[in-house]
Amino acid sequence: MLSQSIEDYLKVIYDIQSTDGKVTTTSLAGKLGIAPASVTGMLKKLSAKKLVTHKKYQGVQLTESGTKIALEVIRHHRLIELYLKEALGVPWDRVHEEAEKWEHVLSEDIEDRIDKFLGHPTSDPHGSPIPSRDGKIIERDCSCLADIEPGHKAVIAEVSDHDASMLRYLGELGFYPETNIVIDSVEPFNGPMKINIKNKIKILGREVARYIAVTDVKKVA
Amino acid sequence: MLSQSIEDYLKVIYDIQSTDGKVTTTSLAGKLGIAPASVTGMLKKLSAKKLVTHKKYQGVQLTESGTKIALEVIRHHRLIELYLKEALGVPWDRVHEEAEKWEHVLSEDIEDRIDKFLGHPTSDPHGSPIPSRDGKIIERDCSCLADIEPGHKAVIAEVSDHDASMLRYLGELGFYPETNIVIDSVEPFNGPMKINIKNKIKILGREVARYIAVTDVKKVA
DNA sequence: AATATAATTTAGGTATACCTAAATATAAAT
DNA sequence: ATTTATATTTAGGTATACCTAAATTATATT
Repeated sequence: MLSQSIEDYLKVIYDIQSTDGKVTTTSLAGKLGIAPASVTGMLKKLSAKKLVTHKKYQGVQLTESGTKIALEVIRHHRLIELYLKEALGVPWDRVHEEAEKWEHVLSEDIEDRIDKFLGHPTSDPHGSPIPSRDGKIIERDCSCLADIEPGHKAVIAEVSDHDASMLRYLGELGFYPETNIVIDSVEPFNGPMKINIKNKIKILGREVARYIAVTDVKKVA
Repeated sequence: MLSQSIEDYLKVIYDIQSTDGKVTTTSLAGKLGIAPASVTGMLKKLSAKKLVTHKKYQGVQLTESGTKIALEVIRHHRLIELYLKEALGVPWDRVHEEAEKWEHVLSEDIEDRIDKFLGHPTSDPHGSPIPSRDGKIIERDCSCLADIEPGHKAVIAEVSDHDASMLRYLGELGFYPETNIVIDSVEPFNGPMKINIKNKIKILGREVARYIAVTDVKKVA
């Protein structure tokens, strides 16, 4: 059995790896809220367990077995998030925090039961894909909402869960995954966007738009 | 925040206190699967935190605040056991093991949602009472099934969850809480009992019967 | 009451996972 | 190419929660 700490490291390494590409000691330390020196120590341990490859001063990469475990933890996390929302009505801005704890205590048996209850779902409440039991994950290629130009429509794919209050805010505005939107206008100098959701115009700051990923971007007819 | 270990100690201290009365270092060590010397160390810590009173060589007792926390952990444990059974169909011989892990990661919010989902239940799948949110627990006074004499009827109150395989066995025989039974005969020399459950005669060893508590014992008319 | 047995505590040690401060290596700026 | 700044690692230290072996206290037996 791997410790909760190790599971957390692997999860975050996977996350950074698939976002920024390179995983550095500092980026890990930042996301985990741990001192860089402590991260170095843990990377040695992960390396000794063949979960990552680590050359001094050169960052880390997940090995095959490290990836497998990372995806298991991510699967747990996202299944739990969706389960809490669907089965217990927990609002989407609180599921992440709970899942952070639950992901480490979920047995395979309960995982399967939750998966079945939810009808073998493929994405969590924020639109992030749920890896399959055998460690396959479908990463859609998305665009950043902040970069979409006026006169285009799109579908919200994913909303970052890094800030609960931002999720609450976006929920109030109706920015949920799978929602159709039209970008009406975009103000210059990193200014706000006018976005049409269900025939209502919403004003969204560009900073916030950075945390929303969209797909199916097309010019409006 | 208290550690998982501390929560486990308090829970087990409560359990022994309400069963055997006196809580000794050895009894704790036994139930927790920890060396007695280690228990001594932890008891010092619990004492420093005013969760127990501990005089050297004299065992421990929960303080008021220790009792409060113990009951919270027990409430978590038992709510989760029942939830796993009701919501996810987990068989009663497996819920204990899962709850041992989950009880430490349950937030007040989720606790309340589960409690509501279950309709504010008062006992878990094994018949143990669930403490209320404000720390009240109704301990019924039960008799041990092994001590009931022939010609008496009774109602199963509680079945010990200490051994999963025993629970599975008792489940197959139909020994669930709230079930009406009649003791038809009892063999001498610690011999087996003939018990009538739903008009079927079951033979139950006296050793196993020690782990079943009953209420409403009455002479059969 | 003295002795043997059992329970408990003390002493010293381990693994995990973190910390700060200092040293060293890499990358960026001049 | 040298200096400066940043990133990373090493060194030494802390808290938690466990361990074994030895010492001590309490309890039971004779």
